[in-house]
Amino acid sequence: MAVDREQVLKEAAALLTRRATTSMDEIARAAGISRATLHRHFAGRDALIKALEEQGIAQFAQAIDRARLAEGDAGGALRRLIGETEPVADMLAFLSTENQLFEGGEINAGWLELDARISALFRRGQEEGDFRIDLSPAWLTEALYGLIGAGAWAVHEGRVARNDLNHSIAELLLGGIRRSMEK
Amino acid sequence: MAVDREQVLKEAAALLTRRATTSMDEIARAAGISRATLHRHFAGRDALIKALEEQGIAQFAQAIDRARLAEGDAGGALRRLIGETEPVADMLAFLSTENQLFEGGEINAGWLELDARISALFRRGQEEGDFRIDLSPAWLTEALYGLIGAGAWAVHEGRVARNDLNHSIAELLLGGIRRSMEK
DNA sequence: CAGGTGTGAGACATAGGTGTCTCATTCGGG
DNA sequence: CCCGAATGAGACACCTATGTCTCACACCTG
Repeated sequence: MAVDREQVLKEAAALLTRRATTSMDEIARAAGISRATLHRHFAGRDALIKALEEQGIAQFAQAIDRARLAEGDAGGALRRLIGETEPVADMLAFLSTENQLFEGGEINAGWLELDARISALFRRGQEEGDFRIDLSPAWLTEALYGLIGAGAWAVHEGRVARNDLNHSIAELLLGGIRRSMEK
Repeated sequence: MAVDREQVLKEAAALLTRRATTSMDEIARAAGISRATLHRHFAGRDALIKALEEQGIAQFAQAIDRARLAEGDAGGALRRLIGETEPVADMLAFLSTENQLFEGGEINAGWLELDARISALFRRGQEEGDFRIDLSPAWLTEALYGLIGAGAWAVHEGRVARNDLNHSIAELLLGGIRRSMEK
């Protein structure tokens, strides 16, 4: 009876990721509740988006925690990060898209912190001599988001098998396309 | 006096890439014309989007032509492609996003053809031994779009210098993050 | 069984965008 | 210079989504 808030947000993320203009009515029906009930739990569309952001950021933060970015070599940490991120890839794609269209508004502070944590991983890899230094940590962070988003989309479209996703992202990011001698 | 159709579409692409719900009025003002004039040149919002798609696909096709994907080694061809694509990166980002939200509808045939041409380049690189074979051409194609989109966004946000963009994308894609011995 | 709670269905006014129209103005060519 | 074509400004009706409200119903509890 009691509405499953988590489930509603999950459905909302799935719909809003694919089409930013999805109406409250469509979200409600997808979640199996009435529009009135949706409004009882979320004051309005803005409140729903905000709750979605906060949940997404929290989930991403937990994924980063689990990846233990400070431990071991940076390459291994990056692999762990990609692996832990996979379950929340859809949410992450929604988040990074959402941040883009927040042109004028202030970007969520929590998001900036996560950004910094990812960026620090790349910087560590450079300082330890594992990562090349001609690509800035900021760019690598954006590239990671881009690849995660592209991967989520590719899986959704059936272009990439879900089982291959982590390998596809991690290998491309770490080793690049070019066939390497040292493999 | 005569409205510069190219310029209008360019402005529209820039706005719509950032916010899919940008109103006709905002697009008109950004292009420096009145809403009435905008409607005189494009029957409606749908027609504008369609014209945008067609122009974007045409521009992207020309970029692919100029890159001469069949000539030389695949790596060099990929670098040329990224270089030629740079001026239309915003448009390309809009296109790939647009294709994503065309859930039910049929995807533009021209787009599929361009997809196939990019994919063929990656396949050629694999067959010639230049590219690794554990990443599918389809995934590499999606990854390329994702990185181009991420790059356009990063430049827009000031995270990456415009002059570094081509290098950042090409090097990451070809060589990956990991510091390589063979460099 | 009675009362409280949460929900679905629907009505309602409102806001905002859309598409069409009219009219005055401006620009450029003949 | 004058006329026509193109444009800008604004009015207008229409549509869709939103947010709020009311009412009836189901369920659970005491």
